[in-house]
Amino acid sequence: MTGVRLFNTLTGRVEDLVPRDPGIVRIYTCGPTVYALTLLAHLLPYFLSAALVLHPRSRGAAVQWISNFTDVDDRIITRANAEGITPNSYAERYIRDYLENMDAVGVRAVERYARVTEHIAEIVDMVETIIRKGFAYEVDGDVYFSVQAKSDYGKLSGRSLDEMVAGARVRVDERKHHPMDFALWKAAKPGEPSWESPWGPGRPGWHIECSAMSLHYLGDNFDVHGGGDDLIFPHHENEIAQSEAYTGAEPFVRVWLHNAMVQIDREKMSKSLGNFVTLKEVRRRLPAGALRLFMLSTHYRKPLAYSPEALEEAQRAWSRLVAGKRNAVFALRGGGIGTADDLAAVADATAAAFCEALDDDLNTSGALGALFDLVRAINLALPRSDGGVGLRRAVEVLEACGNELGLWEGLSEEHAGTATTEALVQMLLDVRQRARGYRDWEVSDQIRAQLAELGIVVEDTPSGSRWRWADTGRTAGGIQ
RNA sequence: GGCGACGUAGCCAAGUGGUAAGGCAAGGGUCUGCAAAACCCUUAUGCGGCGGUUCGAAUCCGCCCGUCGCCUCCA
Repeated sequence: MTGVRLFNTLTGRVEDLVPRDPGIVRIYTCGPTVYALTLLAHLLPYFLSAALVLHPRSRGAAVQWISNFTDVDDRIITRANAEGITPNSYAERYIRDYLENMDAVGVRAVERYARVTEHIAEIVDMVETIIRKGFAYEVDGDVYFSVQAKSDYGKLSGRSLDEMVAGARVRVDERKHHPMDFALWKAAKPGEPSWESPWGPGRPGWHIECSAMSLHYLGDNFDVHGGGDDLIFPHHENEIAQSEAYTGAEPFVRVWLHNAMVQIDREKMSKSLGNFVTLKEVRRRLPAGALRLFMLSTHYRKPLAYSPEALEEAQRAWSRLVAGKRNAVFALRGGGIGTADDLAAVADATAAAFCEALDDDLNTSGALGALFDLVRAINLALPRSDGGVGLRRAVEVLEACGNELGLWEGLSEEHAGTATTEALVQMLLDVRQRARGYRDWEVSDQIRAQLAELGIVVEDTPSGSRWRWADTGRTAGGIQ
């Protein structure tokens, strides 16, 4: 038991997450086919999975998180050829873009991004076994999975073969036994990268790589497999069919976790529709923590509407959270006088509410609500706080909960100013303080304004002035 | 056409039987040299519509309307 309940696409119900191996949760998140820049929308399953990894960890459970790059694919080959470079170096470019983006937004818990081209042996072995067990057949160097051989084919997406054939809009390949049969292995065409196999040179079909790699790293019947809900069919449906045919151990995955699509102008944001915003572009517009808040403010099973305005709103909301935390930290440092407060109780209640919300099918918006409640309590308590137990506990809870959702990513506190810089700033603030003592507002305001131009925020409080670097995108730091 | 989601204030959004969290925006007030931050008050007798079940429904059931996704590459 992990305490976490998740909506399982396979059963259509919210269920307790009971790991195969007590004490460790094993998660696989479907990664991208690396043929283009990372989109804002690709972030959602990763933010979601990150919460699913960090939340149980906060309670001491071990979690193993694997993801992947699909680095052989028609589009990669076509585009690489068009540019006159190898598919490998083409894919490498977008893998780098992806990793750089993930690091910048603070997704760091992935243990390994498995690459298809590095797991061909596992894939070939898997295809051989599936054929041997009578679930697949070879035609002219191609290998197809026989959907009719797996009687429960369609159980994830909830459709029957008859329905799918009726609704199909693709022309049928005459060599296939059934129109819905899909390729496990594709014979190489001229000019394509290929690997040796019992069926001649070729490369893996689209779905087999995720099965082979997730089984390789996580074993049969692992716990959670996640991704966008546009992958339910055919990708995940096919993964189940071929994996269970291969292992004979059902279920392939215990819980299927699917997030709804990120939309832009009421349509799914996707590469193929061309209505996308790249992650790189968005990162310039707001700090990573604010981006997290934006993407986690809606429950994952509801579509998330992207717009520049929505991004700005999220950033304003985030600023409130951040300001609350800073206020508390500042008060803690200053240690003003006052009476003991009851903040500790509020903080404990917040921690409990936050935890319960995440346990309940990753209700991130509910969890965020709890944090806002704590911020209000902090602000109310500040004037009378003694900087003692309550405040300390409040900061602790805010730090811990925020970390689970990545809300503190890209905070300017991470900005590495040199000791000299900090001393210079302090010197200016001391001068400014004297000016304020003489009520020389002109000099005082000039110092503050010029520091602001350098990305340094100065705030005057009843207990003195404080300064910090402005929050911006992570790489931009405080100065640009 | 088939399968699956969803529809809560100006906007975003939680809440799945007991009488509407939270955020943003707006207006009013307080604090403040100014700025920032903050606090208080105001903003849904109502949760797409119509019926039904119930002492009681945003929450359960039926029908209808609307939006989106999948059925083709897609996180």
